[in-house]
Amino acid sequence: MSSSPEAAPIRRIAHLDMDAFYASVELLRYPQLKGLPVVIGGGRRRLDDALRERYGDTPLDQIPPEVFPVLKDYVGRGVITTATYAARAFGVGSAMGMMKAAKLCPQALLLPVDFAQYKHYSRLFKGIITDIAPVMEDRGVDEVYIDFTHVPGGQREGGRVLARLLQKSIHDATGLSCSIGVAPNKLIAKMASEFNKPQGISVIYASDLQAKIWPLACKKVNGIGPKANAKLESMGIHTIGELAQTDLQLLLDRFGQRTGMWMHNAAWGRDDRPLVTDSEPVSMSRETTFDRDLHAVRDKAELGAIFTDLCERVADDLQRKGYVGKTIGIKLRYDDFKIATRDLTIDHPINDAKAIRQAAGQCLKRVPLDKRLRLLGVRVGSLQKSALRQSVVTLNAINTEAKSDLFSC
DNA sequence: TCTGGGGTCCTTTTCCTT
DNA sequence: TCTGAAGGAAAAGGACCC
Repeated sequence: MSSSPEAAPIRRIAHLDMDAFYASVELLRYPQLKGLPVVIGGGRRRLDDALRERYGDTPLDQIPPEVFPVLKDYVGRGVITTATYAARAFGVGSAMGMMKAAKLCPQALLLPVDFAQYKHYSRLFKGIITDIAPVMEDRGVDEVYIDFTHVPGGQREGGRVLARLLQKSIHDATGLSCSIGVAPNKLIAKMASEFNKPQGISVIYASDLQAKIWPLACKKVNGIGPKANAKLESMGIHTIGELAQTDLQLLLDRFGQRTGMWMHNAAWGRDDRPLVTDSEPVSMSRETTFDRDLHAVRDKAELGAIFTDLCERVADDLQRKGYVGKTIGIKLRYDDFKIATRDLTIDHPINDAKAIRQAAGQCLKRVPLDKRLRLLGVRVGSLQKSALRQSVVTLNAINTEAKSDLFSC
């Protein structure tokens, strides 16, 4: 046996977050908009098509900014998905209603969301990461966790060297920038990646907890949202440090066994969750907010058409991705923003639009329809991979003889 | 002219069975 | 037969995230 074994590598987990991802991807396509206030959101029509109609074969990057649609001309109920830093300077930000944003910055250019494009760049940068560091957890279109622990060079300077390599490789290949936090676990890495945005790298060690994490607001913890934060504040707990010093029993009493214990551990920087490198979807859904609130009786035909369309779109998603599910559910949002959901578990998993429509129709019968509706959604859960045989199971699977529902014409 | 869409996970309630 | 306890599954709601 060797008398001087190598020190065991310490766990180093990185969180990588693309900087203003959607906006940056749009600026690759329309570089002439750089530095201008731009918001992304709403709109169902491809902007390229609209611009081509007017400008024919002119390359997209040469179309003058003044012909792009602007926020003050927007009509509808959408929200801002994201905004460039120039637009944020006017107070415009994600999840803000378009109308409010238009008041703050009427001249902001408005680009529709183009998911296909973002997914393309998402695959691109993730491929670059896994070529270098193969253990990666996908956390959505613009975010990943990466295990640096056993990657060559992953321990150097606590992970900073590898983080720099990833940043440079991604930028060279895509022109996009990202921020990376490296820490002993996912919880701290996630917080660290926000420290120096954009293009930041933050390396945190367990010994940095009190100096760098405890001064932060509780809501910086991934998992403490507006509700939990408000409750903590009402208890006089504002920072993660204060949370750490709070009597555990008090947290258990106020938040329940599980959440209380989780909060306590989070405040002490404890998180041993492994990276999840492959996962299956649990549910798929489609929902839509109407241009105007609809009434179950007066607007029955319109609602029926929307309902059918949602079922067809979910069915299409399931079939394309190869899944069937046996819990069929609906979601309604009333004009007062109250939400109601109903679901129904059937004997055999399905992915057929008609069968989904029928099961969802049964759910619809159990929900009050006296108020006007703002949103309607259809969900299929308890998913499993579809075998060919399962995918053709249709109406027979549903244990009901009902042939119509409230939205049927 | 406030407040999208697509998810996951957790807690509580309800219903059914033993 | 009635009552209650206990436990599991399904349903409903809610919080949170990107």
